[in-house]
Formats: sequence, structure tokens, C-alpha cells
Amino acid sequence: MTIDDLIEQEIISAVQELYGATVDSKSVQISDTKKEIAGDKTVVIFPLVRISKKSPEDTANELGAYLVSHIDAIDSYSVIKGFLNLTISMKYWLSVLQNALQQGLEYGKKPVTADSPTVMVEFSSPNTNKPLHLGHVRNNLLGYSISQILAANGNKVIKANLVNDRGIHICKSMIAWKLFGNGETPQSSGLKGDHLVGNYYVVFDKEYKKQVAELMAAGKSEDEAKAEAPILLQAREMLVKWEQGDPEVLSLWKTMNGWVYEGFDATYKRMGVSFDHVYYESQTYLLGKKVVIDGLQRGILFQKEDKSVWADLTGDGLDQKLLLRPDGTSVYMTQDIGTAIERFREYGDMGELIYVVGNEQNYHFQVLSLILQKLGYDWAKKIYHMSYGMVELPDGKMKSREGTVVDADDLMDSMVKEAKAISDELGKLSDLSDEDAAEVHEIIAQGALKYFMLKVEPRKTMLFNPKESIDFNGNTGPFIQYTHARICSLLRKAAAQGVEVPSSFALESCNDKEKELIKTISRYGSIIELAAKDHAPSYIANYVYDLVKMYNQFYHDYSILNEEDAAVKTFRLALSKEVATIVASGMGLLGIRVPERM
RNA sequence: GGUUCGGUAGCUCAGCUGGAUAGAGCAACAGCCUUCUAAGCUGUGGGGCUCGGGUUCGAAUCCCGACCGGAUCACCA
Repeated sequence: MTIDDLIEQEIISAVQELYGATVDSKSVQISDTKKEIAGDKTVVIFPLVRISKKSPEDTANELGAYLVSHIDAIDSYSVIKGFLNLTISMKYWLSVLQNALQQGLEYGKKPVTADSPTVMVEFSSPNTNKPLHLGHVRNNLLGYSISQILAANGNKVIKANLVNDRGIHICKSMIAWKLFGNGETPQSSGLKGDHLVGNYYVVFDKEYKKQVAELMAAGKSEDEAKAEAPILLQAREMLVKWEQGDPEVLSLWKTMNGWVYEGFDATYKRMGVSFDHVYYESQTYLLGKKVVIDGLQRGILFQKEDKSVWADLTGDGLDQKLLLRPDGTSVYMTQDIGTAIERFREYGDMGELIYVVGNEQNYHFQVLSLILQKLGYDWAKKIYHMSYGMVELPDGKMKSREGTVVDADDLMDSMVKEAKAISDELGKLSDLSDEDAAEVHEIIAQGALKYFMLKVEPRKTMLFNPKESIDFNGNTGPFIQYTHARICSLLRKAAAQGVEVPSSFALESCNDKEKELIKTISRYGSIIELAAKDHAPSYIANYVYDLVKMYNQFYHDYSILNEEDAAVKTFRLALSKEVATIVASGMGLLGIRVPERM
């Protein structure tokens, strides 16, 4: 039980005892005391005045006295206006640190047990016709991070990827390759598979535009030309053949998708993301039909004259939604209905089914949840759309047609280049082998990119300025990593001096800065809880930044290895070690590694 | 038009389950390395929290309404 919980509990009994009334925990507001005021915890008295029927000062004094006599950890109290400020004992704070040290990387986390709820997080979900770009990067990082956070908060997490491996867009790359590829392969060209296939998607688009222009020059209207361009018709024909199971088309499809998967795997690996369950749309796109037909028979859905099947959501302020075309084929929504049902069937009653998908699909998920509810699935309420904002460039949105797309692989390469340039200039890694130094550059580059994207609240649109955005100073990943490296260096030096890196200490008091650090350490668990509840990796990012910022001040103001008092020295080493542990742990929840030197 | 998400310092963002003078980073300027990694630390300047109402002892935070911006409302995925 945290000190906050304890205070809350005692206030509830105090109010009961002193005023004979029951308060709910909502009226008990406990916060950290402002820096300028003496004390550690503050209870806001105003909400309780109504019950005590006394002045705020009297109420605060009575409650303060009660708390001091009932809670060992509270030394004293003071009252300022309507605020009751409590001073927590040094012994308590030191025990918090002691306890954190003992738990190591598990500190702040909840264990996963046999009865922990299962949560599925679907993220990434790429199309297989082009390589990953900056938007996918945000998606992957958010999905991976929230999975880690949920696991740390005591959930069994299944990371799922639903690969969109079928459809007209794939056929476009396929037909372009067939017509213009001359048998090019990743091996023959040295290109990464996803980039190679992406190139043919561009080739298709060029050829398509050319044909449209030719048709228009020959007197067709724009609409006619767009509908009749031969290469588009060929792509459509290919899709039909695919659905019929044409061996030649299937073989080409498998080959080219294979190239893309190799490319994706490399990118995923480099980003450090992985999946527990990969779904392919080619295997799931027919799901949901039966349920829709069943819903039609039960009168929940309706049919139009042309035989198409719809859900009527006008009563909920939305529109009608098509679920089956007149020819009986299904649309994306139908598939999502089917896969959701399938997932709850396979994994039982999950605590949550999270979809990490951009905010352009807000409407889709609103409709999905609503239709499932109408069909009678209670768990539909457990669907959570983790909606995130677009990543914009200084001159607006990324447009593949205008070539302003920021490619994920290129971006990571340029980040590493930048990290290496800075590192070489500083020269702190000069005694490492090239290989080891390169590893550190990679860690820093990834840290910069990931932290940059995760420190922003998911739902917000974020700006990415390739030239200026990703910094290595200030509120950045490398800043945090740097602090970790510094502490590691400190601990190495201590070891070299024969000072054992302590996992405990004996001390009776510490200075204010140290106490502030311990207080921040004490908040870690509740931050994880909140980040899980709000699906917000940014909470973790901001917390770690606060911690590190505070530690750097401490590091600057006090010497550790040169401290003469052995007990204080041991304590400071222990405190430093714990900060490093939390940095590693918190950054781990963001999918960011921390180096031991940089 | 319907739905939905935003609007906090010049720029990028925290703070939003209401609480005591609104915080960082970048950019600008001024300091701190013969001492544990200066990718650091300290200081200065910079904000009518889009606007207007309401609830409250108290509102950047909650409610309503404007205004501005994004997304979406396809027999696309």
C-alpha cells in the first residue's frame, strides 16, 4: 500500500470518527506538496468542510492531529489556508528506496499471474505493396510500447499484426513488375524486398497516368480514361484471377509478398518490434459473412432491393453502413466483425481488444463497436481504438504521389549517421571497436527517434521536421540515455575503487534533492498504472524525463565518489543505481534501449 | 450538414480524474569543465491557457455555445 492510499484510508476513518459521516474517496484529494512549502503530501480540506461544518483551518488541524497519531510515517503537519501539509518521515522515504532497490527491474510493475486478464493489441498492420514510412513508425512504436506497458501492469498481452496482403493495391505492383520488371529480384538488384515491390507500385502509377493522358488526348473524358486505362484493367483482372485461385497469379503473389516480408522483418527487427500472432487478410477476408447473414435473418440488419445488406445506425447519429455488396461479397467492415468474433473465440473473454490505428479510422471503429453490440456481443464494449494523430511534415501531410513520404529505413539510417557524427565529434567512444561504437550509435539513434515520437500524446497530430525535429539535447531520448551512461560510469568507477555497488544502505537522513528523487521514484508504479489505463506511453516518457532532469541536478550539485562520509557515499551510489534501473525500466516500456556508455 | 479529435510561450510539447504564483525543451542572450561523461548544470527575457457564458469557496482542467484547424461520413482498405 502506498502512503497516499494509507492517508486516504485514515482520513476516511478520521471523518467517520470525528464528524460521524462517511466520505467517498473522491472527496479525499491527496497530492504532492508544492516545492515552496514545507511538507511532502498535501490534503485539500475544502471538500471536507461541508461535512465537518467547521472552518477549513479547524478541520485541517483536527485531521492533521488525527493522522499524526494514527500513521507512523507522518512526523508532523502544518495548515496553510485550506491545505493540510503533511511531513512524511525520513525513515519512510528511505524505506521506499530500499524496497525499490530490492525489486530491481520489477519495481513498479505488477506480476502477470494465471488469472491476469488477456489483452490483445493489434498494431502495424501494413499493406504489402510498399515499404514502411514515418506514419507506420508511429504506429509500431505506439503499439509495441502500449503492449509493454500493459504487460508491466499485469496483463497477458498478445501482440497481433494483421497484414493486408491481398487486394487491388498488391495487384498493381504485381502487374507493373510483370510488365516492366524484366525478372528483377532483391538478389539481382540488391534492393530490400519491400522497397523493390514499392518501386513497382510507383511504376504502376506512372504508367497509369501516362495511359490516362493518352486516352484523354484521344478524346475520352477524364472519368472514362481513368476507368478504362489498360493497366488498371489488367490489375483488376489479376485480382479476379487471384480470387479464383489462378496458379500463376498466386505464385507471383506469393513470391512478391515474400520479398516484402523479408524487408518488413528487417525493419521490424531494427525497430525492435515483434508480434505474437500474425494474421493475414488473405485468410481472414471472408470472415464475418455468416454473422451478417445471421444478423439479417434476426432482423438486426436489413436488405435493400439490390440484395445488398446494411446496418442502420441512423438512430445512433450515424449513417447506414454497407456490410455485403449485392453480389454477396464483403467489405472491410465485414471482415473486422468476423475477426473480432474469431479473436474472442480463440482467446476467451479478453479484458481488452486494442486496435492501434490512425485517427482517420475513428468512424470505422465507432461503427464496428456499435454493430457488434447490436448483434448481441457484450464484449464489443471492450474494443478500444487507440487512435493516433497524423505525422505531418513542415509543408503539410506526407503524400506518396508527391514523393514527400519519409521512408522508415532511410530515416533510421540518417539518424544513425547523425548520432555517429555527434559521437565522433565528442570522441567519448574512441577506445571502442568500430563494431561496438556502431552498436551505441544505433541505440542512440533509435532512442532519439522513438522518444521523439512517444513523448507526444498519441491522439495529437505531431509535426516532424527532418532537419530540426530530432534533437540530441534537451527533452530527448539521448539526454535520458546519457544520464544512464553517466550513472553506469559512476558505478564502474566505484567498482574499480573497490567500493561494492550497494543494494542497500544504512542512513538516517538525506538532503532535499535526494528526498525529491526518492519521492519521484516512489511514483513510478502509479505512473505505469495510469499509462496503462489511459493507453498513453507519453506518461512514461514524461515521467522518465522528470526523473532524469532531477538526477542531473543532484549529480551536478553533489559529489558521489568523492564524498567522505562512507555511509552517505554508499547511499548516493544506491540512489544513483536505482535511478539508472528505473531509466532502463521506463525506457524499456517505450521500447528504447539504454547504453552503458556514450 | 452529421460524427469525432485538437486549439497552452516565437516554435515543439507537458500540465487536464478541478486546488495554493501555469511548466519543460528548442530558438535568443549571459554564466559554469586542472574535480564522478559539458549529449550536462545555472540564470535572463518570453503566456489575455482561442473567445464568450455557466457550475464551484476555487476552472488551463468540468458543462454549454461560438470561432479556427485536422480526420471522417465510399459497393476503398
